Amino acid sequence: MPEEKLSPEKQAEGFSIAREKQAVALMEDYVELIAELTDELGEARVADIAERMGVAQPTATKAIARLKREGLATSRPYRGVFLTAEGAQMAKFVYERHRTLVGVLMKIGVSKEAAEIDAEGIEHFVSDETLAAFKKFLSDP
Amino acid sequence: MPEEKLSPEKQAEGFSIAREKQAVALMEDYVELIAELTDELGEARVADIAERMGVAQPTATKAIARLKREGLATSRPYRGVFLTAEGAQMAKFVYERHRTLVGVLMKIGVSKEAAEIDAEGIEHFVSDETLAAFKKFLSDP
DNA sequence: TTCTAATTATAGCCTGTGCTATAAAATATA
DNA sequence: TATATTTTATAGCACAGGCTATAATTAGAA
Repeated sequence: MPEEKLSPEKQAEGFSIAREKQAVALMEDYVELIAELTDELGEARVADIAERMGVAQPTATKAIARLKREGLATSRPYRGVFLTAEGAQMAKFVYERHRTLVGVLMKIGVSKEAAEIDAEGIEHFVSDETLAAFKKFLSDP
Repeated sequence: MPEEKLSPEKQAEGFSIAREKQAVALMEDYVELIAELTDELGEARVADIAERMGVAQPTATKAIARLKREGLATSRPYRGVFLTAEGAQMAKFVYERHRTLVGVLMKIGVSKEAAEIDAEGIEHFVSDETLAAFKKFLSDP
């Protein structure tokens, strides 16, 4: 079964897009996690962020510095981390996309646990078009 | 609709797994591309690899050096690049996973073009369990 | 209040993946 | 064969994201 190939340009574009998305993926994860912790515990502390991300504390601190640089979060030294309006909006979007993706995977027959883990990696590469198709697929009988 | 959360440990594990997979993702892309070029053109040249990956030529050279270090490819200076048995096996697996994923996306209603582009980013994060579910979903009426 | 424990920040390192500029080798052409 | 062109390699830089070790600050206990 011969597959039609994409043009070299389209192919390179695909790789480029994937690389760009990789760059924002971590920021999305942190933002979502900060929203989650704020929700659960009332505040997002660096130590908790590091623990849930599975990284060392300085790694989390550095990531938070980047979030601040990019206007997604604020914080004062030795105090908790807070999302800006922009960060909160991103968190909401990311959360919903995550739930949608997990829903799709489970509907296809993937276990909840595997769906959650896979979604963590996959979600950042889902385009608007694909996300729309996922939502439609989920709402179908 | 309250969602059951994963434990902090499971959550951290998910992120860790995603990070690990990210590390092999690029290697998979290069290996698959080398197989593709060998198939189409009879050999895989650095210049073509760089063009199709959408990166500068030294970037491709460096990636190839890493493939060699990891036993996935071989090459002699100023000559083409060849996959080892291990590399060829990886290429086959990656190619089939890619086709499966594109098939699933299209079956769900995503256009071929978007499916190809999204798959480029998504495919590296599909676990064995999810891949099996995808195959089953594809073979269903 | 003072001292100890927990938390956060900082310094400095490594690796990976990009890049540009330039050198070296192979190929093609005069 | 000699020279020009193309291709590949190398050098060196930047940035992101890991890490450990250590300093600084805050919070809790004596």
